[in-house]
Amino acid sequence: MEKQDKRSSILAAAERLFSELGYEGTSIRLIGKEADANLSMISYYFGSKEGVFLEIMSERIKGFNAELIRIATEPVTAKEKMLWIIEGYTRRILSGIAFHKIMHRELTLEQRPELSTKIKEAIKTNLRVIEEIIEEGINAGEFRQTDTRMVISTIMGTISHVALTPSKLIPCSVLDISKPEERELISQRVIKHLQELIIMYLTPQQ
Amino acid sequence: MEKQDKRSSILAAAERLFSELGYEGTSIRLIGKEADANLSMISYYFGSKEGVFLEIMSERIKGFNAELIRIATEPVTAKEKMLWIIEGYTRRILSGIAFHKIMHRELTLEQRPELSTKIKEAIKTNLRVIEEIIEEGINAGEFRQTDTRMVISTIMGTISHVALTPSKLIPCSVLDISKPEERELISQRVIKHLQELIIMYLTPQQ
DNA sequence: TTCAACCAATCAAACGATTGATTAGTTTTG
DNA sequence: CAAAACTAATCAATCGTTTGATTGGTTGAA
Repeated sequence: MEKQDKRSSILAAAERLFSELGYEGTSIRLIGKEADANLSMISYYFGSKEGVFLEIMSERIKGFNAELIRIATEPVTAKEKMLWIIEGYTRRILSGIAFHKIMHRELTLEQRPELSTKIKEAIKTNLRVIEEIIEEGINAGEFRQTDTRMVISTIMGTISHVALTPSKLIPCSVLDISKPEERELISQRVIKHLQELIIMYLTPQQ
Repeated sequence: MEKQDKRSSILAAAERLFSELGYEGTSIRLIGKEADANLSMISYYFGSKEGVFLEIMSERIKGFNAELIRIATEPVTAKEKMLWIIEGYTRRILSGIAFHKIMHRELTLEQRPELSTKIKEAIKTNLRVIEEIIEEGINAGEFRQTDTRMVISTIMGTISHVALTPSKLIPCSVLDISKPEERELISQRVIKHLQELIIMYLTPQQ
């Protein structure tokens, strides 16, 4: 048995339960049960219930900004950057829906300040990066003059909406977002729609 | 003092607390305290904590579909119907953000089946209505052939994103969505952006 | 080599606090 | 007076956390 087996199984179980039941809805007893670990292991490894929560978030938040900044500094047109960002953002969120659910809930509730502050700063950075790309495109005459913040809200809102809304309801009549192979189809559909929509909106006619 | 003063103050306090703290995060003691009512008044009027929750939702869900159907049956073009829907939906959600937060959380959590089923059916009806309007526009040659579901996801997602995301982060650099007069400015901004975006996307060039 | 010391990992049990709910009784009102 | 509105006290259950003991393995000195 490899080292820290319990530690990682606690993290795995907690991430699943937090996304399914919410923070308050998930008890450390249930986490321990699902992870097949004694409940005191949670305090042992992570200090507290909130410690588990923080750990899950911190692990994931990191690479998020890195990818965006990589795209932003690439030597291509603003249009190509936007296409790239839409694809990257969609894939990232749709491949980790459980995590996105948790993050979104934490962001709208704002109950654990240490955590929501961390998330907000990460998002703020991302926002600035996309904003600069769009304004770069506007200044280069590549894009029309538009409401930049609202364009970003549309991109993020659309992806988030598909990710968070029960699949039976919204995205595709038959497809189920929880199945990996069908999720790929949904990803492609969201990416195609958003790329068309945003480019058509940002690019001047003719 | 009017009749059922406690009853309505319980409802008001509960709606606020549920939206701020979530369902599990809100205790019936806190509801009673904020409503200046004994905690047993909650069981007295609503049977249980979940009863309060159900009552809050049922009160609001009703008029939602009615407005949509009224718009759908109006004798105007599909384009005008879409403009109308965007304005109506935006105003409705942004003027009741607390309620929208609760509904959204309940929809993504899906823990109280009686409630989430009710919400899902209401949304499903709304979806069908909008879908039919868009397809009506497509068949009339008024709109391009597009991914209808994704267009709807963009409309709902954008509005929801502005409503749910902490105002310091997303919509407008200075404006705060919690202040009524500034909320009107945000509403107008969202409506203008979405109407331009959707019509430009749906309407064939030239 | 052997035995004591030490280690992180794990466990059952229990802590006090808080949860949603109920009771039995009191006040208010028509 | 009787029904409705309201209250204080209390219920069992569950919450997050802490405790003290036990395990198996590694280390260090005799």
